[in-house]
Amino acid sequence: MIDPRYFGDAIEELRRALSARGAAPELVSRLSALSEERRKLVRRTDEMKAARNRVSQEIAKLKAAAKTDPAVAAQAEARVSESKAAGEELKRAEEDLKKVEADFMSVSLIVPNIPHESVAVGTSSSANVEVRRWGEPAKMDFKPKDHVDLGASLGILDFERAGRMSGARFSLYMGAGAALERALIGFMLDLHTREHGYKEMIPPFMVGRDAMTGTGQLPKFEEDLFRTGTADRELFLVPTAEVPLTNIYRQEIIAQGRLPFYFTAYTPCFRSEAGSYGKDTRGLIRQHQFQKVELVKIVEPEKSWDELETMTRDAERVLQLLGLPYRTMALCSGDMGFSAAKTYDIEVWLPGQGAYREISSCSNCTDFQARRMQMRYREAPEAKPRLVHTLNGSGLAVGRTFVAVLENFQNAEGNIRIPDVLRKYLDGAPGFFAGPDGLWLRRDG
RNA sequence: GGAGAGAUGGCUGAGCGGUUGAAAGCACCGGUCUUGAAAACCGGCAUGGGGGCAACCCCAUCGCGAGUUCAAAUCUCGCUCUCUCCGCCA
Repeated sequence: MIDPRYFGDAIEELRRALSARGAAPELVSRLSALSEERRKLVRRTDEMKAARNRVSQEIAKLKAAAKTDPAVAAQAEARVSESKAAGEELKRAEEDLKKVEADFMSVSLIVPNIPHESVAVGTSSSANVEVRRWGEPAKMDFKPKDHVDLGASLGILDFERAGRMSGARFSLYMGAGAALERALIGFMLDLHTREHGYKEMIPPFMVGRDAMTGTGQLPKFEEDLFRTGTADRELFLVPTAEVPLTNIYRQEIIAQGRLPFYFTAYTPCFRSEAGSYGKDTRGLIRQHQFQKVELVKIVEPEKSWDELETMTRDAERVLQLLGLPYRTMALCSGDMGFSAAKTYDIEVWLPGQGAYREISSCSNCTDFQARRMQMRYREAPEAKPRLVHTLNGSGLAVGRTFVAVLENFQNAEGNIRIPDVLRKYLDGAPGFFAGPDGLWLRRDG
């Protein structure tokens, strides 16, 4: 949710900012009208309630007096019927207010966050801005294979059998493939917890509607989620650990001195990928279930822009240590997610596609999610609560990192040179072979 | 799944349907005292919304949602969660 203060003098600024990201402009007018109407109705019902409360007090006094003076009893009865009549009108006004508040809320929840002033205006990824680049794609004197072919020849990926039990966009990692995926997870978690200061969490993989609404997946993007649960209990599979990690302190007032919070978690992620038919149908790139190590920060508002920079660097560090070439893009207004005020995408080089592909997305959501979940903090022991800022980033998408390792470190024979930083996770594991030039994943494994 | 108990402010814990936003204690903040600290004493200490230049005033909130009533923390119903015992289970 955006700050309702924008509905006053800043309404034109709001309209401009939201149109830059393709939000319907009439939403703003609608919201400001509902806000005004709500204010009027609140005033009216509050006045009526104040009057009712006053009369109730009088009745209490009259009834007490009637014990010694029976003549007052009639007076009390008169006030009761008076108040009863006023109650009908109040009831109607309260119903009107309730309806307006519900409308206001439902519109508020589908308005996206306001882009930061540094975000380029644009409608598609072509307007994204490259901010830096690291590493050189390796020169290969053979035609690089993509990870699907490599995975098949190495015997570590099976899409057909996964499809037989679960349908399209599912995968089965086997043997050394499963071990490599797990090694990547361990490496990422160790790096973020030991060197970057994040606290490791294992959150629920299913969450309720409120949590999903808090981070912004609901109500607008329900079709992207897997809904599950039992007959009397609705649950959604998490599309990213951002949801449970960001929701940890929802509806709390965080005590002074406890911020910032840095959280990391490995979770599977589940996405319906509705509307992506025909896109990335081959391989691991776009799956209904994939593995990810997520980074979440909960910070003071003044610090969130610096925190976005360091979080993005934390994610980039994974690629640097693995030796994978990448570039970092600042997304334009039209390419950002719903809750983000600013987003950096990190794109890794994939020789199999001859292209840079997204492997991490790091966003500052400012107070947008915090307002939805009423997550606040105190600057000082007696200070008024303030909304926190929330950030999230992939650190990294594990499946896509797996793809990058296979494709970037393949040789002409289709064997994979394992990055040295993964050795301690894989030395001695079945299917891996140590040579004088390092550890290899070989096809006879 | 069966049987029972409970949910009140940061915590503990009172609360005959009528100034109870809520006693008391702890914690916390400010002050007095002290060389300093502790102790003692004094004062303060919820959140959201609406109004006002302001002092301040009003409304709502005692797990959540309905209901009864002139009036609900207090009565009724539904839901959620927690705890104890039994069963099942990684």
